[in-house]
Amino acid sequence: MNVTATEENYLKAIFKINERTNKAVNTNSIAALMNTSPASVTDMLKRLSEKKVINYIKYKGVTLSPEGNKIATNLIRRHRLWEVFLVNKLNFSWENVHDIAEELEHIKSDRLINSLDNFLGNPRFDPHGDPIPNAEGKFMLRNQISLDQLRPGQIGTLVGVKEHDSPFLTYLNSLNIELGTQLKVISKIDFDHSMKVKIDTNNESQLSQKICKNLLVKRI
Amino acid sequence: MNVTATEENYLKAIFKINERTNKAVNTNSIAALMNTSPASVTDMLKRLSEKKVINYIKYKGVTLSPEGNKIATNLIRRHRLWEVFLVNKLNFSWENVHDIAEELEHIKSDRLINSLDNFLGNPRFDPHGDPIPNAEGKFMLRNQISLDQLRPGQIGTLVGVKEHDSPFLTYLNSLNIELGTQLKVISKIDFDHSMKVKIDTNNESQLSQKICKNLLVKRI
DNA sequence: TATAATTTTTAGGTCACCCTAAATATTAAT
DNA sequence: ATTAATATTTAGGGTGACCTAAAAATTATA
Repeated sequence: MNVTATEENYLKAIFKINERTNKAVNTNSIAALMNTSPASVTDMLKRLSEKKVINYIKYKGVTLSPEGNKIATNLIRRHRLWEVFLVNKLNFSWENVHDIAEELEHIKSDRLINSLDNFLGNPRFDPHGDPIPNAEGKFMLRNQISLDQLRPGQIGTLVGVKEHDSPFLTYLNSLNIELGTQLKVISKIDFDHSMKVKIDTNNESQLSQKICKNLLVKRI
Repeated sequence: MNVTATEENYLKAIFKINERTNKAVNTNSIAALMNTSPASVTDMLKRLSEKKVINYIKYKGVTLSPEGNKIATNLIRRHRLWEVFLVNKLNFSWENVHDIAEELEHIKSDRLINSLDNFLGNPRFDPHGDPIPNAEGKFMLRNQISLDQLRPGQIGTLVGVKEHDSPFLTYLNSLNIELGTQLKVISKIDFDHSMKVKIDTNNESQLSQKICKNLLVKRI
């Protein structure tokens, strides 16, 4: 099925919201995520429905059809591979790659993307730790928990971040926290649920609950 | 000035036609090059004129304004750098890069393109031998002549091709002719202006005048 | 120089993608 | 179970980028 770049973006939005909520995606949430009006979303849902890439019931929300799911995962694959390219080959920092990848992802050439994948050494995760689906759309799973679930004394290595917000990532840079960084919980403050955390073998920092909830770690 | 991808393509077309003819570009030639109708071209010329990226006088043809020229050369720079990337890094062959570069060229990030340029080692020419303008839009010139201007006994190295047509490039592949290949004119046939040419130190081939006119060589 | 041929523009329409305002359906609350 | 609040859709409109057909301007030719 031939979809435009805009349509692809809608499919991606539906995929991402569904990933979080695991239920039929409603109009307003798409509008909010895409910074557009609910009326425009309805408009688009009709078009996507006619192309059979979504299952749409008026007033009842929307899910991706198998075909729509394929388009969305492919788009995510392309996005994340380009992010790897930007960081690993062009020396971009992880907080600066999103917008450019958002444009690059729409170039539709299987040959291009498979060559790129190969050139990058078939990476499994992007610079934010998000899994890169393979050419068949399969995501690699990983047992990860957010840092705030660790108890004092426990140690995790950073394998991902939930939020991809540039200021958040820049803040992590300033704390010397990056993928692979070891985080040891020293203590928890009951009052605000913040944590004192040892970062690698160096300094200790006080991290707010919000920060901790956005740091995905693998327990070691 | 902010221009859309489509507008950029029109500016590029105007640039390329003007490069060949050195005079005001007429509506029909743009329509022909872009596979669109003359009416659509007129439509677009009005828009481009309002954005002050072209000098447009009704019925009299069009030229690029300094600003339009900058946009066009920048687009060409991006196109050619991506072609180098595709060939040198992703192992594409020179006949397969055009269409993908045509999409990649519209990603507008100076940071991206300058990093790419650097990553590629600041190449001066693309895989077809076309010069890559620098960030200021300056093209590197080179004294080159078409193969058909050589006389028997003279030798040239291939530095470019005029035509970028995929079948033409594939034909050159089959003759083992690529950039850098040494071509020695053995003899000329007056009747059809074809030439017998020694390719590197190997075989000799009979090349039609049309082929010879499309091979750009540097005399040695 | 008048007419024919060609080029270009105008007129009027379509489609994708967006908008706001108003109407309708669903869900929550009294 | 009504009513109030919220979510969603419809109605009507705008813009960019295209189209065809017809009109007008330019250029070529007799």
